[in-house]
Amino acid sequence: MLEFAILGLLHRSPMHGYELRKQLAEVLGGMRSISYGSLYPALKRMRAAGLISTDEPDPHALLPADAPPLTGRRGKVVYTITAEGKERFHELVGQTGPEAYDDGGLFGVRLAFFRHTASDVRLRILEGRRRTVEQQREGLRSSLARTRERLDHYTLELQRHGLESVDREVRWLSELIDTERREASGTSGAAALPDPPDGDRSNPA
Amino acid sequence: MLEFAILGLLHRSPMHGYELRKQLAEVLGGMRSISYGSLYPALKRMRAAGLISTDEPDPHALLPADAPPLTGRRGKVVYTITAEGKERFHELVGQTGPEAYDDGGLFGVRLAFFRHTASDVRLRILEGRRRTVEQQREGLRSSLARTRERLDHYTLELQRHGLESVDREVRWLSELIDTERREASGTSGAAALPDPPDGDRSNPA
DNA sequence: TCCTCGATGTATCGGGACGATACATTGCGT
DNA sequence: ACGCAATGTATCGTCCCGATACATCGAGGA
Repeated sequence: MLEFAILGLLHRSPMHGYELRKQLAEVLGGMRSISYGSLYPALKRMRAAGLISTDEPDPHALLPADAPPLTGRRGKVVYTITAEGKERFHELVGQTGPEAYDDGGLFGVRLAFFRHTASDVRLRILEGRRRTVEQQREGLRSSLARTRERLDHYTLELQRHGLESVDREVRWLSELIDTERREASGTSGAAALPDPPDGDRSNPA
Repeated sequence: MLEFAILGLLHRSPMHGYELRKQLAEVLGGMRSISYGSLYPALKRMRAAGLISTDEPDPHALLPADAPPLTGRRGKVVYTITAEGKERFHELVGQTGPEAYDDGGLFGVRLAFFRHTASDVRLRILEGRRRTVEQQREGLRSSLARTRERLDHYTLELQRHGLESVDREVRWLSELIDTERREASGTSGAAALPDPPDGDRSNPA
């Protein structure tokens, strides 16, 4: 998830880790932040994988037994996406399997970078997400119906509030889907007919 | 957080790990589950700390070099809260510091076991939570106002939906607070006057 | 009768994410 | 001139999650 987000942000322009974190927090809706304890290890992994590169060749290399007053000497590091990273990003952007929408966190990131995503892929992801959330809603509904009278006031309120939130999310997704369908039929018309006979519902891995 | 939840559930009756997980998922609102990868290590920690006990003395002890056909021989384990565990639970229940409401997960658990919590403590936690979520909302609002025209359709929708969710949570909390205040003034009247001059807003650790 | 399937049940492993923390530099107000 | 807030890089310990393996048992159909 972090990998996707970082690639998406660096796709626009190179950045410091610090700036990356701020933009990340903003793009993620502000409520879900990201800590340095996740960010820097992720950057390290991605650098090792060749997806991004740094201007500073290596912050911790080549200092045999130099001047002791050189205690920290921390240099600023600018991260840049590589050609391989861009390739990886566009590969990830094309994914439409359950992993793209089952996890709410990843789904949020996908949504934040939807302008890099083809319209038919967008539609598949939105519909997948709606299916997932609808299933959550049904589980919640039946659970609530089963245990309604055994619950005290606060537990009941918690369940009720949760159910309402999920319900609102389904409606929100439905609006997004409607808009997407309208836009798609207006522009290309091939990828998204208003109502194809059924569609397969399979996930192309 | 898990510790609190486990103590709260075992407070009612002893249980298997499996049952514990189911009840946990139900009490947490259904949408946030809990995995065995967290549950069993937590149980192990709490057992080591003397907060809970098992009927099986030790699943992995005393088998010198017995019969080889005894390959797995996994026994069922029932977990029971100890006197020390109950003590710890009631100590945790009394906590009103920021840790009780800053993290949404812990707050949810606290709410689920509110019937073990005194009315004035409930009120402090609910108000603390509302303050936290209100701050989130303000951050979100200003962020949205600052970046509104730079955002594409989907990013904008994401922010809007997030803001609405937070807004609904604030209103929900306000209703809970109102109800709690009404109830409190009807029963004891000492812990929660309808509107004290200001209250201190400090957190008693 | 046997056999599979789903529920019940215990447990570990690797990978990550988080909060706290430390350290270093820059710029701005006063 | 000084200090304080923002910028900036990085690690550590702790915890949690998804996946996985293993094991038992009841009910239902071949």
